[in-house]
Amino acid sequence: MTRKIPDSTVRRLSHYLRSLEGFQEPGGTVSSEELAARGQTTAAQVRKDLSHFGSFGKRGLGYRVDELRAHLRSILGIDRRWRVALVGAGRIGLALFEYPAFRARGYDCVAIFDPDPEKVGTVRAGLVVHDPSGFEDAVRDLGIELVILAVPEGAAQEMAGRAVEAGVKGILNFAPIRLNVPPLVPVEDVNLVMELEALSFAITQAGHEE
Amino acid sequence: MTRKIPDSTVRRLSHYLRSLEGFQEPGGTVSSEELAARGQTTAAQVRKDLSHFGSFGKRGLGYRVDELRAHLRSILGIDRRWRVALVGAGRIGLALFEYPAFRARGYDCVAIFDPDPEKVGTVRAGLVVHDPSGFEDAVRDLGIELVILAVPEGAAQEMAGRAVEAGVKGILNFAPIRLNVPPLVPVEDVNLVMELEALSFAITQAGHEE
DNA sequence: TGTTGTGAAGTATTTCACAGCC
DNA sequence: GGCTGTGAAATACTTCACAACA
Repeated sequence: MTRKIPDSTVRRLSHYLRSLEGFQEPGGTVSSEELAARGQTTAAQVRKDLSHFGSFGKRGLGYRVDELRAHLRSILGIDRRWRVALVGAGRIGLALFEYPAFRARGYDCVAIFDPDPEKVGTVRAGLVVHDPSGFEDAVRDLGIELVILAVPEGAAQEMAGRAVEAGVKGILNFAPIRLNVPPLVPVEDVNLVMELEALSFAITQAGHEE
Repeated sequence: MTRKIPDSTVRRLSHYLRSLEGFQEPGGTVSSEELAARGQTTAAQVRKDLSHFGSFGKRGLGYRVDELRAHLRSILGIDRRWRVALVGAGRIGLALFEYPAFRARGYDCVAIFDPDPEKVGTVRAGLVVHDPSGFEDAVRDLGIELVILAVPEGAAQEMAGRAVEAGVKGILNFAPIRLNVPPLVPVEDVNLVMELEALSFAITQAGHEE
């Protein structure tokens, strides 16, 4: 049904969904104009983004909030729950596991792995930390589909390979390297230092313009 | 000197710099081809990205590693140190403040603010947590230029406004809203749930292709 | 010879503008 | 009358291909 959807569109879809949370009247409607006002786009962009997936609006009226929300959730694949494991029980990963929106958006924390003997056996974010030796069994037994990879740079590629091999379907990677995985397994990279550098760049360049 | 540089280019520059860390021979050289192999691009893209800022290579030879590194650091604005405050002493912000690469890349943690009376006065990441009432004075007295905004959604806009008003030059925003700030103050958004949704989307859509 | 720097060509994404429908 | 859905136009970004040159 769908052709190739740009990454930028996906980010915006996620944003539209979040924007809809402002509207609580059950049968209310939004226009592309209103949706664009929140978010950082134009009405035309909103309509184009949505049009890749169907015709959800009514001409002259706009989009029904509840309907659009359901469509967006279905498009983004969060009209279901996802079973997620955290690999690397450091601060960032645990922060995500304890973040209320994480659960609220459809992601269930089902296991935590860390090789540190100080951490193995302790309880974090409500789960016992396990040694990674049991990782493959857990993926199978718990039906883990997503992995949050928050391990040191040196361990990331190995754990990513093991995850893919075990049948994990997607990886959220916090390590500052490009993981080498088969193209069928999507990887999203989060690189906080890179974001800071983009900031330094923007500030620095602002002085260089003529 | 420079025209408008796409965001994608900036991210890649940051990546090239990181890739150079693999090369330790002082006077060694890299070709655009080698740089492209790490990272996820083509040699032509590498050359084009760099060409926006000058001619750093030697035809027939490639780029001198140490020179290129210095140029990239200068372009990204990290050939200096930045004074950074954390607003919101939650797990994510503290994780970043304690992450070794944060300091190593030129960012100095100089203050932490949080309104929670349980946290005020305690020491986190080596700094005493202060109440946000003293924020403006601290920006002036400590020369704070960057703010890492890791507060709940409801408080983000207010603190962003105060930061801009106080003279902060850039904001790394973890709250899942678009901050309303003057266009001269760059904001980088980090939205972890959005990244997860991009992952769910990619996995879900993989089944829909014909 | 080997590899850069760069216009020109090719794609991808965004914006425009308006017909079509509520 | 108002607002969507969508081709066509405009703009942005990437890739090509080759002259320049160490």
